[in-house]
Amino acid sequence: MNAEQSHMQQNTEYTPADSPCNLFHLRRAARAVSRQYGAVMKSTDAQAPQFSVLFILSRAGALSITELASRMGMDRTSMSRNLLPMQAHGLISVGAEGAARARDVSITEAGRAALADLMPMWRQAQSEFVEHLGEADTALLISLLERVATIDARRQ
Amino acid sequence: MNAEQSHMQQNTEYTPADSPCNLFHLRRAARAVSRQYGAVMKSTDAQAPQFSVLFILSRAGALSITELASRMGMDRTSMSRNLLPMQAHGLISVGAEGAARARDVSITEAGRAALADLMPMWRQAQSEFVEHLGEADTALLISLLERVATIDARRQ
DNA sequence: GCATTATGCGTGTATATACACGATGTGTGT
DNA sequence: ACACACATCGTGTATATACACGCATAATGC
Repeated sequence: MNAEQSHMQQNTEYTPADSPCNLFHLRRAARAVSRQYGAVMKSTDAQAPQFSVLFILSRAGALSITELASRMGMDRTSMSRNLLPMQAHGLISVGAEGAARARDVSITEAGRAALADLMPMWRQAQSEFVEHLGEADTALLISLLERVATIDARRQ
Repeated sequence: MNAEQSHMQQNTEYTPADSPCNLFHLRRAARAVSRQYGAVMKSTDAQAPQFSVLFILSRAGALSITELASRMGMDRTSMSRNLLPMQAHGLISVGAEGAARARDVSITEAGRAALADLMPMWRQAQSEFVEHLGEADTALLISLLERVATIDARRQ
């Protein structure tokens, strides 16, 4: 089950990191694309989840923290923590506990403005991605990732 | 470019999060699979990157921090930080600066033992993943992710 | 009415990730 | 020898992510 580990390797001429681990490939790709989007959308403080939160809230209106976390396939407590800097920056408002101890999260005017500023950069990042992978393969990848995301349907 | 946001939504009966953002899908899937692998491999403290580091070091021998980060498609400073808990737990040893200020990272005996303990759990997690997505689609996904990871080839 | 269950949240703790900036060591050209 | 480029690393700061645990409120059963 091996054959080439014995005598030497030295040539650091691009190791394609042939890891057999599916998680490794997922996380590595997520890191790479996070850097790519971050480089394009670097005007604001944060990038990845904050954009999605603003985007979702701008369309859905007020949501509870749990519902927001569920829509993003994220642990509830992670979402809670992610909302803190956004709240500090005035992008969202987290109401006091309302019915059933639920705290409604909603986008502020500043949040809408920030989202409007981010949109062109986001489109640029999206374009770069599609140029890199191709339209058909991008669609294929997304459909696979949607199925992958349901592997954790039990939790959350 | 919209049609269904006006009057109400209420039914929280599983929103498939039809985000148009490629990064969103990548990160969401990575989160879900991270949780899945983490649930299976929860015996040790950390999961995702530590396993990969141990796996790579066990096959490649000693590597510099920069080389290790490059093989994992990760920022060098992130790798530095990730190595700290592993070093504290005795899984790896980070030698003092050698030639050209490079610090050699190598796996310890305890690290090899931890890796050996992790392997069966990792195989279990891999099996669950392949069962969920299917063998053909798993291979297809991985090949796509390998191409995606090169979007950031300039940096690192 | 009261115990039980279900739902929604926060905190403590730990790891993961990256950028900006600076420090140090190594070689190379003149 | 010296200046300058280059490679390697660490730190400060900020965000992202999850699990274990506990608390409070709402709904339900008797």
